[in-house]
Amino acid sequence: MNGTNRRRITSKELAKLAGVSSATISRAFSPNSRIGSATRDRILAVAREYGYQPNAIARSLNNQRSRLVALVVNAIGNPCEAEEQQLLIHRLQAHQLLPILLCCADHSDRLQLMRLASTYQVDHVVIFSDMVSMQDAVDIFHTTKPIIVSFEPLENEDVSNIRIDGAVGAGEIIDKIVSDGKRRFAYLSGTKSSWIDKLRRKWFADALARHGLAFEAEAFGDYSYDSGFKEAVLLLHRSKVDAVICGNDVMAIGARDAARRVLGKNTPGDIAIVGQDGIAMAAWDCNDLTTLSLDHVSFMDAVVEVIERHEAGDEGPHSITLACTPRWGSTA
Amino acid sequence: MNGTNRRRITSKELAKLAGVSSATISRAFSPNSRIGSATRDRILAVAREYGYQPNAIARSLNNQRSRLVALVVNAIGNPCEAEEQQLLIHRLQAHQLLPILLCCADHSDRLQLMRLASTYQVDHVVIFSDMVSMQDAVDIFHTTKPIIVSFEPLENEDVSNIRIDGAVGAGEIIDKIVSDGKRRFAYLSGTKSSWIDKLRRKWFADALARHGLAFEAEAFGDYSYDSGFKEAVLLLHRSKVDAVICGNDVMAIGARDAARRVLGKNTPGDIAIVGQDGIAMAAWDCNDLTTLSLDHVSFMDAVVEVIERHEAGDEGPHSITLACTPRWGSTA
DNA sequence: ATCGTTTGTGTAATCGTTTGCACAGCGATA
DNA sequence: TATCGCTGTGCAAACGATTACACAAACGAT
Repeated sequence: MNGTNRRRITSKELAKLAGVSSATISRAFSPNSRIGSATRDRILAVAREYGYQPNAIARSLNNQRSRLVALVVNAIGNPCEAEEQQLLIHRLQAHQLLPILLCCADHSDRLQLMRLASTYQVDHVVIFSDMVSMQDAVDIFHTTKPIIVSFEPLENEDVSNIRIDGAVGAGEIIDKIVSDGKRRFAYLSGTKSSWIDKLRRKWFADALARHGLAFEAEAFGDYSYDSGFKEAVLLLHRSKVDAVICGNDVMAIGARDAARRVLGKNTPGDIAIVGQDGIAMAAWDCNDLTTLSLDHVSFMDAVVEVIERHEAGDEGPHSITLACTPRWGSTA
Repeated sequence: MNGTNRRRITSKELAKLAGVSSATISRAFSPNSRIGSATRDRILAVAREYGYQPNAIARSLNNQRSRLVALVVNAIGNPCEAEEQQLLIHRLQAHQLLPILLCCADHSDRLQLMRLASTYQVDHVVIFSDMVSMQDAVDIFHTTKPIIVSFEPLENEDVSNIRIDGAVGAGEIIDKIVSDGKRRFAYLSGTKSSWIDKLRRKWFADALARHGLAFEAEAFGDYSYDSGFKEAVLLLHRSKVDAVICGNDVMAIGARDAARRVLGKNTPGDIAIVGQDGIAMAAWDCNDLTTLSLDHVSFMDAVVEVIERHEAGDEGPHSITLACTPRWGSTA
């Protein structure tokens, strides 16, 4: 009530005020506990009056459950991750779970940070970052089975994971581009070190192989627009490719801009450009990107489904596979 | 060490293993405590062997400091907020503070969520959302002085805030557009209910007034690309404006696309379009937006500066004002 | 040899909840 | 009336750390 009150009132103090014991206070706030409904109502009224709320830290210590979830991501800056995170956070909130966001560019910082979060006894861990090795994750959160978002079957069988498979969708996209007459393909990677990126590349490489083709040129960026732009300029200057598959949508937009602005080439006529992720921006009129898209809603539904099962005590491990589908735009 | 170990070891157990008391274990992990360096080294070695880390929940309960920070935002989906959040989270991590992200579309959910976070005894609260009334914030986090990001001097003098002022920058932009010969202005609002949006509009309205002009048309969106596109179509059909000031950059891009695609009008010749925020995307070649831009780095530096002072025990209130500056693109 | 100071360690209280156990009251059943 | 079961409440022990206090040992100075 009184906003200038500095200290928070405790259950013991409230107990005195309500003329009951602190145990009864606790029961008034626990849904299925043996307590007279008159007592409960009275306690809740007094609690409201004095602004009492049970201390979640103390409760967590007692319960051995913090209702905190650690989310390990590379960067919120990437619109794909931002869209997914927002969906996930909303869903977590519906379960009264609070997200702690760990986002980090540097690798050793990331491990440090994961260790820090693990001291908060998080109930769940979701790892979106392909920069974290599964062994590190399991070691650091050794009391919490992590949920890994991966792109291939995991070697460690004891970890729940969401697997994303774009092989079929990539095939459809390659088929279309080849049937449009393109033959000379390049792959513009998101990063050099990420195994996710290697796998994404493989989906397309395999599809090309079925047409007797292979990537003629390669380049490495960092998933950013600027790197997409810059690497595309270099790439298109040094080799005469007529189709570029990019590691994500943002880089694809950069590459498209580079082709148009620096090389004077238009899509899809002069050159085909393909993204990956299916971010909202890809569908904007100014972009209208052809991209290998993942449905973020079902993706996050899957993550939450695994969390729900873990909450219910069934630690699995659970594994869910999702397929990517093409979004057809005017760039390929 | 052993990744399959289910339960976490406690300081008391480690004490037994190391042949000391649990108090000594605690001291081994506290930087400035009286402990023999030989003992500390031995304890740290044993701790590493058994994978012991002090339990942050228990420590928080004892310390009365959780090292958690609640960030209240509207939506991560907005690239502006995403860029800012990422900067802020990185800086928090350097201070060993962990962010809890509260993001919510619905208003009552938001209050509910803020109440939930407050039970975790967060050490700091940063409110980015213009949908939260300051009184609600102060009431809910009554033991933690919140930091409010605002666009005008606060009526409640007891709250630290970061104030953002774009009056001068908006004036420069209007001057330029008027000197280019435009006279008929529209304002495309981000939301109907937000006081931030009203203030942003006022910066431009005041600047127009100095030229003896006023907004001829208004429309309301929801800060999204789609709403920018749709409202711009309606707006441009019903009135003959030659300049549109938008509530944020994303809507401006939508409006630009609408003008170009549906109305066949080009920027800046046929129509001037201006955004607000200064997100990275505004500078992309395909957008090259003229926008009233806020330097996100100094913005987040300011937030962290206030947090640092609060950490140091000086609860202020502190107030920092930042100015917006134009980014000149090819849309106005 | 004595005193004072410093250093290192243990004991026990504390932080604010939750929950198993005990028990009192009370209505129903035999 | 004695017994049983059920309900509502209090007592006290966790949960896992931190820290004020006490004290013993070590050391230097007199």
